[in-house]
Amino acid sequence: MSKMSFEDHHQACNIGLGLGIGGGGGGGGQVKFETPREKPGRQRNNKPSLKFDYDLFSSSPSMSIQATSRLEPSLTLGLLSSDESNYHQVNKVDVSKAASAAAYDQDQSTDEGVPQRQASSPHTVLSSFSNNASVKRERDLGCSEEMEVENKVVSSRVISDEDEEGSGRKKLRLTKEQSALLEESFKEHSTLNPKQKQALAKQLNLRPRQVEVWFQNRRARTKLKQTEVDCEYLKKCCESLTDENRRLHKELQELKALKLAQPLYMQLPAATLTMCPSCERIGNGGVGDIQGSAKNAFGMAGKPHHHFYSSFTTTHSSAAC
DNA sequence: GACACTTGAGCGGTTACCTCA
DNA sequence: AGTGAGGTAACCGCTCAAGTG
Repeated sequence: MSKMSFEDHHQACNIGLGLGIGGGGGGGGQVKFETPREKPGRQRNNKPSLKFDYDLFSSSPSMSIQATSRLEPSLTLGLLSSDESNYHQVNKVDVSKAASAAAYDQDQSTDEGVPQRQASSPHTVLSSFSNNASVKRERDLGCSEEMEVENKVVSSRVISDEDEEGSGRKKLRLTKEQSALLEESFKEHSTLNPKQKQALAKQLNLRPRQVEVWFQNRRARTKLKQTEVDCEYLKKCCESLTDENRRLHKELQELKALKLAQPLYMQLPAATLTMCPSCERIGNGGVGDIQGSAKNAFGMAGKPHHHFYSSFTTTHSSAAC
């Protein structure tokens, strides 16, 4: 993730902060769909851009931040390759896994549009496991057959994962090569369509579910980091504006005090006044100009030092301008 | 060995779409 | 043809726990 400098942020601070919110329905983010509709009815609708309007500072100076999605992952959905449908068989009679497999089986049937259930499998017993969690759980656990085939040739990573069935689950650690490839892929697109997922999984000798989980985690952690960066930046913005606000308040107080002191000022001998060399108002216009200058000074919140104020407080009029 | 951090994975919730009665 | 319910898929956030330095 690229870090913006404070200056860069400042440029963007007027204020188009992207919080990098992306994603689908669940988390409240937004997903942009860009792929051809390979499978009608599976893609999700474009939703309107999610915008956050922050009114960070209720007191002046106020600041409204409209954050539009900087991170707009695209979700592309397509037909599953036939490979994935091979995950439906469950060879081991492990209740949770079988249940999961059953769910996964349903999953695949749906995806392929062709029923592929194995009536004799333990799934039938557990067919009531139809809730999302079960379905999901099983996409990762119930795909032993293909993996077993693959494992004959492949990475020990997957093998070790499968080996854990029965005993406690051992955590998979991706190899550097696998991580690198996933990273590379993530840079290209932060979401995968089923085909991409399948291809990547095959290339990495991982299960599609593992690739999917990796991408999910990656998106979440990217978003988290971006949020941290944005928070840090907003904090700096806030501090900066608070300082500015404090400074302006102080200046205002001083100007008010001066305004109260104006009668006294008016009694001062002209010799004590100084003239602004750039506009020469006092010199040319006399008292009237002085008043005009004073009025100008008090009227301009942004440039309070001009003419009157500065010349009153210092004998070096040139420094005032 | 204790500890903090990283990271793969599980779970529950949300949303959109599809099918069917 | 329109509609609501149920199912499914994909995503997210939160969380846990194994692995690592």
